[in-house]
Amino acid sequence: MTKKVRVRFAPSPTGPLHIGGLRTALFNYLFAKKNEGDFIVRVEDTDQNRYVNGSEKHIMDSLKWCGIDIDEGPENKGSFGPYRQSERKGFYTLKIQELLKKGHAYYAFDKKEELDFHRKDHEKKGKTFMYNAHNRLKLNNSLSLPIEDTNKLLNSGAEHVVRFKTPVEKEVVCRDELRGVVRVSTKTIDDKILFKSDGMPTYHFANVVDDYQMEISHVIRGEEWLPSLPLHWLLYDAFGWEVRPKFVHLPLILKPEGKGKLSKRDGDKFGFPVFAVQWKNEKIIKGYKEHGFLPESVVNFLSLLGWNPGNEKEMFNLQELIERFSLEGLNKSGARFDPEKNKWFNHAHIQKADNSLIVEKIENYFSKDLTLFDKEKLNTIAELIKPRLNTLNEIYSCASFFFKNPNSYNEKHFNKLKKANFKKILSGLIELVSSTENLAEIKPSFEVLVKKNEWNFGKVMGLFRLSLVGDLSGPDLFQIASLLGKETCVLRISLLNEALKN
RNA sequence: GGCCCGUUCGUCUAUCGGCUAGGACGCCAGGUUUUCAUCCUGGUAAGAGGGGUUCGAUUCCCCUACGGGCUACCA
Repeated sequence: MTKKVRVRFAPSPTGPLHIGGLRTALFNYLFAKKNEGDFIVRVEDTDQNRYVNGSEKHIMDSLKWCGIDIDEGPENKGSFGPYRQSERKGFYTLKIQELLKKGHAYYAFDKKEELDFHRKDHEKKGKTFMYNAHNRLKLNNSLSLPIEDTNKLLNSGAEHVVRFKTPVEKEVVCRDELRGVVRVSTKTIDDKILFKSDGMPTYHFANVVDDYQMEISHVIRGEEWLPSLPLHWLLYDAFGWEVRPKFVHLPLILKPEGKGKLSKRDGDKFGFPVFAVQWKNEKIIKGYKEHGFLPESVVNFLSLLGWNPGNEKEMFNLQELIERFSLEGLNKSGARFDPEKNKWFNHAHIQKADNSLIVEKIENYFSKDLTLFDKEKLNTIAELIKPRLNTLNEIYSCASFFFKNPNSYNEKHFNKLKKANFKKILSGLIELVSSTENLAEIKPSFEVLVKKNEWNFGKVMGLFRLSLVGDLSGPDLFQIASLLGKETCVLRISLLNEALKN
């Protein structure tokens, strides 16, 4: 029998969740659901200095918006809780004692300034200072001090940390499921702090202890953790735990242009969202939701950043992604975030979405101006503007002329048409519209009118369109006219006539 | 600087030693349309460089270059 798949998403509540983290959560979720396993959220709030209020909520809201359901987490109780590390201090204290007793960890009393001095001093000489086997006996810790001194310091409440006693000159052979075996000499690993002086564990320690206790089967996390994999591997050894989770380090999401990985600040800078939902702090930063993206398009786009289904299909909803997902399809190299393709995915998903989604938005935007429109007409409008939408937010500008008379005319076209024989054409149009019973079938008589007067078809259409829409773009003009109705059309043509006179 | 990871069109990617290197976004051209957009058709464009291994390397190995990550009492 194989062990049940249990994966965890372990965000640190130090700010909003950006798409890098969201994508990590998504892959964990897809993997869990594909394998009928559990998706766990564990909040890694061990850094009290960087803790940001509202961050945990933003993380949860973001996951929820994307449709990522949590099996176990702070608000979804499971039998491995608590799911906030700040509430798990008891476990860590117990476990660090175990390591201390086994001789795999030791107390260190060095002041931060002293270590900084060593680091700077080494740097000056072109060397790198490491708190490791080579140096630890020269420093201030329970390995270098006599036992009585250590006890005295401890009893007097002297500030201290607990460090990992990295094995001397050993090759750590660890394994990443994507990259295979990774070999690192312990000579390059320093004695990492496991317990901070404020009594909280560091990431490395809490993470390993929790993953073990929560029976995590696969650790799927960002590539930035790959360098600390050997340390985590060694920690399992130190505890004598033979079963470790499988480790998968996801390639990073890179900035659209320039260097480095995508960061939380990039959203503002480039004019595209990097959060699922808006983040409210001193100022409000909009997310995909507020920019008018569909969650399924964001999920779809994100899923294809660093993963592929193995065929040429690109459009997926969450359920299809779950069915398709596999670790085999994961990529090893970083993926650059492309806002253009992101937009295209949203356009494509809007085309697949139900019209009611658009109708609902229209009803919200134009609630005061809806009197002339029934459900059927609204549905037609939705149908007409749908292909033009890249985001839901564009619904307003795409649909507004159905409900409001143009308050301005496109200047360029307006000036051009001013030179045309507009007076005659416009009065002809008014006459035609007024005398037509069914505007939807006005086209033939329209063509007759143009031919009879030897007008330029395009120019007449331009005037007609400018009067109804205010611009020379938009859906089929006769359909617009038909939806607006005789009265509104006549009114708008007259309005343009007035405007052109001045 | 040290350590680790990576490298196919501008971008996301397919290829598990047989390649005329495929798809998507973008861009360009044509078509449909009363306009713009959509849509359709076509085009553009790539295996970093150098060594091996092999009948044959984009694919396997090594070196170099480049890119990325880590190098905190942050995660």
